[in-house]
Amino acid sequence: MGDPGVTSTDRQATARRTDDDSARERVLRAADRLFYDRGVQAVGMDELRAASGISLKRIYRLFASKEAIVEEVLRHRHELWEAGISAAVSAAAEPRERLLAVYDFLARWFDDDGFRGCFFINSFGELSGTAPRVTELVRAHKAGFQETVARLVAEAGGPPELAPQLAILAEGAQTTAAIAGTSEAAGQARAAAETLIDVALRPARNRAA
Amino acid sequence: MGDPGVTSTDRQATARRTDDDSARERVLRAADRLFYDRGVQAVGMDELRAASGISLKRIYRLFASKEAIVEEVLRHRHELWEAGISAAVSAAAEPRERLLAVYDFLARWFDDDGFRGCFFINSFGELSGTAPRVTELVRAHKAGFQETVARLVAEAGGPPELAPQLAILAEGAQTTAAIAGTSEAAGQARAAAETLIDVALRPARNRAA
DNA sequence: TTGCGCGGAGAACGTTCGTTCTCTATGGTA
DNA sequence: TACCATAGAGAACGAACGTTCTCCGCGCAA
Repeated sequence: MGDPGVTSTDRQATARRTDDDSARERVLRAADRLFYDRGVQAVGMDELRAASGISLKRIYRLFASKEAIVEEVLRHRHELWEAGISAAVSAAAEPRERLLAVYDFLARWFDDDGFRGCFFINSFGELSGTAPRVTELVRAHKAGFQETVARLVAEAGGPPELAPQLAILAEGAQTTAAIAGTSEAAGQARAAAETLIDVALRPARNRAA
Repeated sequence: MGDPGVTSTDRQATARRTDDDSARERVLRAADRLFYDRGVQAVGMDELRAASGISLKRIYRLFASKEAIVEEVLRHRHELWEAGISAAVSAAAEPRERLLAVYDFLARWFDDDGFRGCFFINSFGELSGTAPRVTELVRAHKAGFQETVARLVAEAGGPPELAPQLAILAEGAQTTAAIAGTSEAAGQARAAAETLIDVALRPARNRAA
């Protein structure tokens, strides 16, 4: 090529790097689906190899261990979640609607085919007793959501106590929808959130007992 | 003894039955603690044998399989839960306080040493992908709780929509407390429940936007 | 064309799992 | 005392796990 500094071995290294990137992505995509659908421990590495089309040798050159793959999947899901929430919130202009957009986002998610609850909650139940790093990632993910809600509440001029209440509604909707196998919990949580928001944003005289 | 109809083999059978009962109980108690603390799949049958003091041979005469033990533990936890909720609710007289007693019950539970979330939610996350009977038991347990709340709401004269909202708050508090490792979610859920109850029981003019 | 290094497929390894079986001892019954 | 059913301890089993290794073939440099 035109660049005299780029040697043949450089070009090889670059090609390998992009190959590795796409292989990583294929492994992570397959792991995400398998782990989410059936649980981490129920999926063997050989099944992950078959689903991803990447040989075991290569998988273990790309990742240190199965647990490292689990952690990477959690990180990826975290980014997807943050992006999804952010997009849903951005679509609304009024502060109150921006808060409620969280529950509309949940409703669309619950209606997905193959929805099986929150992967973080599921992983916590399965692995928190034996995998401290997983526990840490789950905790960080949920703490991040609490912060997001707290920021939205502050922007709406609501009191700080409102934020954890709205977050708890979202968490409860996720487990309720997953276990019941229906999506109605999203609307129920949304209705409760409306009430809580309206009461919190109303003058104090209406809040007293 | 005095009863001429009681033969020697009858007496043997009776003795065996009570021995079996206490052995079953020991296995179930050990299984409950181990499965809850570390997850079902992380605990081997040999560890259950060591913790219960019952030989593997006897365990497998008392239970058909490891999964049968898991199901029995879930059934036992379900009874404990119903009894606990029932006792907490009974301690209050006013309909509103009876509803809020649910969250006080949660608060005491969250403060227990070794609290690690709801065993049903955890088991769902770990096993629902592979064990349909477990999924069924978890679903039945949560449906029972929804019914309990619905009954309390009806007794308080609240509208039917209030019940799932309060149930979702309880579910969310459980996962939030488990993952965060703190018990404050119980109080936050209780505060939200107070607001929702008060609004629902107040004349309609205050509920409109 | 001849080496050479990296690739993939999948066999193999050592563990560990859930479950069953063997062996020995023991306690009650005739 | 002799017998028999049952108990417990734990070895053994086949399967499956996560991880590593062996083998073979392809593609590039000279």
